Amino acid sequence: MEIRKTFASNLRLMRQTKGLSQEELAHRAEIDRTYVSSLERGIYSPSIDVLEKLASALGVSPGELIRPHE
Amino acid sequence: MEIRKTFASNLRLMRQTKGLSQEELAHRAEIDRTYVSSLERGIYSPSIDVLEKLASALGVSPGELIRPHE
DNA sequence: TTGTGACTTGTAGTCCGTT
DNA sequence: CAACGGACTACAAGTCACA
Repeated sequence: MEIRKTFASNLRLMRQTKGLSQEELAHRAEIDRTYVSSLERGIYSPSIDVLEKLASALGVSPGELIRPHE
Repeated sequence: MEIRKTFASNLRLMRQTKGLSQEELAHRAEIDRTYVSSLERGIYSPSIDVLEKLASALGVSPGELIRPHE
């Protein structure tokens, strides 16, 4: 599985687990709402700067977001 | 410490530990040598696609490359 | 062997909206 | 609330010559 897809599904799963909407997460991470949507669909490969913003908004480490969680 | 700098120093350290030149690493990861040089100097925030290419060329997980190694 | 500048191209990332 | 479109700007990605 390519890292972009792994990241995409981790992002969606962790966001939902925290009970956040895409918009709330986007606001916390200070990135665009539509971009979060695109990331969860695997359309883009984010930079590690964005990866870190999302990770901290979710309260996890950046590594957690790109690691295969079986 | 920002993730970009953490990545930059990890990249250089791990490359040197493996005894590879920037050129050899670039070749293995199928990216440009001067781009590797830029990454080690923290000029760019790589996408997770590039992160993965470099990680696999170094034989480590992507997470290892962005984790603070005190 | 690595750093750097100048440059071009492609994709990341934003902002407006509608379904 | 989320998917998706177009139009745009910002920056990563890649190339080359040269110190």
